[in-house]
Amino acid sequence: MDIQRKDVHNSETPVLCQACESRHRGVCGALTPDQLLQLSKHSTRRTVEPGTELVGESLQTKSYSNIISGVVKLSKMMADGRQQIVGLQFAPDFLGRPFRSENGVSAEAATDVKVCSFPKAAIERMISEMPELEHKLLEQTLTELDEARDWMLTLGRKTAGEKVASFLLLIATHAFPDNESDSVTFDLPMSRTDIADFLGLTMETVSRQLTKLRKDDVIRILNNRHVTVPDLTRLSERAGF
Amino acid sequence: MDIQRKDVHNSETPVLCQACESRHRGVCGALTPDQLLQLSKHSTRRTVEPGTELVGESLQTKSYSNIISGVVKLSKMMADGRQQIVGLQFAPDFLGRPFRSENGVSAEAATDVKVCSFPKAAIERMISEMPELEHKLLEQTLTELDEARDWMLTLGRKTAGEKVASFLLLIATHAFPDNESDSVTFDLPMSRTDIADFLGLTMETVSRQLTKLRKDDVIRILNNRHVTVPDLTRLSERAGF
DNA sequence: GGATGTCCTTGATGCGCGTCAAATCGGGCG
DNA sequence: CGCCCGATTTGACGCGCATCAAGGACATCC
Repeated sequence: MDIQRKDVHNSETPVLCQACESRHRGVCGALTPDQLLQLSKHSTRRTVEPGTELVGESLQTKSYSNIISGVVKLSKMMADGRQQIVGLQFAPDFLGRPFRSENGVSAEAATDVKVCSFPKAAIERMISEMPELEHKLLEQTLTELDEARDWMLTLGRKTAGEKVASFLLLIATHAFPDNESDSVTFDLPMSRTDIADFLGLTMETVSRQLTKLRKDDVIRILNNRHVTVPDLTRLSERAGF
Repeated sequence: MDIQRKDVHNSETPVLCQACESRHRGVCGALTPDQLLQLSKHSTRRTVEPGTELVGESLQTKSYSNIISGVVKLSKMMADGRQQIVGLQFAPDFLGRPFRSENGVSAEAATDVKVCSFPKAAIERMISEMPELEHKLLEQTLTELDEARDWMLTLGRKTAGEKVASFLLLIATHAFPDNESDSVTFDLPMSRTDIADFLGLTMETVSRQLTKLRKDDVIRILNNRHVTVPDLTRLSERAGF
């Protein structure tokens, strides 16, 4: 099927976008079908493997993306190699720093990641023409700022045990945003080293704290990555809430 | 002089706004003289003392503000009293969280602070009518997000000595944004306890690290608050750059 | 099946920073 | 000036997490 067959009508949602979450909760929700179609002509979808650099030297200087699935980690590094992950992004987040080419943050796929990328110029033109799009961006940026500040509290004031519990809670809630029940199961999107870099700890400390949570039956772990939380409330208490 | 004497012309900058930095570098720069005048009718200026709560229960639920002078600290607290300062705001920053009443951050004057406050409804109406205003807000929010992420690296990965040096560097650069020379003098806008809460340390550790910097002649301190940095480059090295 | 490599866990030891306590400074006020 | 009181400094000590090192667990490849 020709994905642009709707072109003649010029008023329906492009096929590629129909199943995309960005159209509902993400920035594309600000666009009319016409605009979506316009943008989709310049957009490219692709799936990348864990470890792929999404922002840094190559791609991101020229384009922005929406995350369709997977987890992206944003990190900063010091001259001597010390590293800090400063944020995780999930679908349907917008990826890229508008109005500035460089801000010292690099983005890397943590899991398999599916992205939909657009040329920088196309987005920036649409932003200036579509206040609603800029509004969506502001909303997302404000949410990211809130999350960054929450994490600053975690980094600055929590113990190692609370930090690890906070991380698990973060993943649990983002994996199933509207989970009502008390119990969840999910796969950790990253390695112990990455978790340590997110929490400002060492890999060894993360491992020890996970073991402790497991021994206290706050979590169960299968194959290093597969985690079950039988009682979110108990995990929450361990996180310092 | 009647501060609204320009009303009849309806096209000139209100007197109150003429000397205000928000009109140049802040969000008010997005407004026309007419709009400024409109807004200034509902705005109130006041000066508050250190320790005054600017966001929390009282004021901020109903209004937003621009900082005209002084320093505001944003902080979060855990149930058991542990505290983390998650940001400092300087003139001409916009104060308040648009589109959400609550985000768990409280704002308090660190120094004497002069603010210009507007009713929430007035701003939100202008935002929806003035894309340029929303654009300014997005720019500021993105800058704050960049700064928050920088600080996450500091909190998560730097040593106590590097943290204290980073803090001094932050104040030095914000006190004199376009300082060309290598040496600066300024007053610390907050107590040792506040600095500790910003750095994720204790008061005692902050004090010891300041003493060490003083003994190494990286800084000079007079009367606890007055600091001279003879060589910003050397301070920068101490901060981990 | 053994070799190799990556990721993770566990153990032993040490240091940086927190905790607790006391001394000193500095500013306001009679 | 002399007193007082909060802020800061300094000291002694202990603990939490980093560091260093060894040992599993599991996958891939020959």
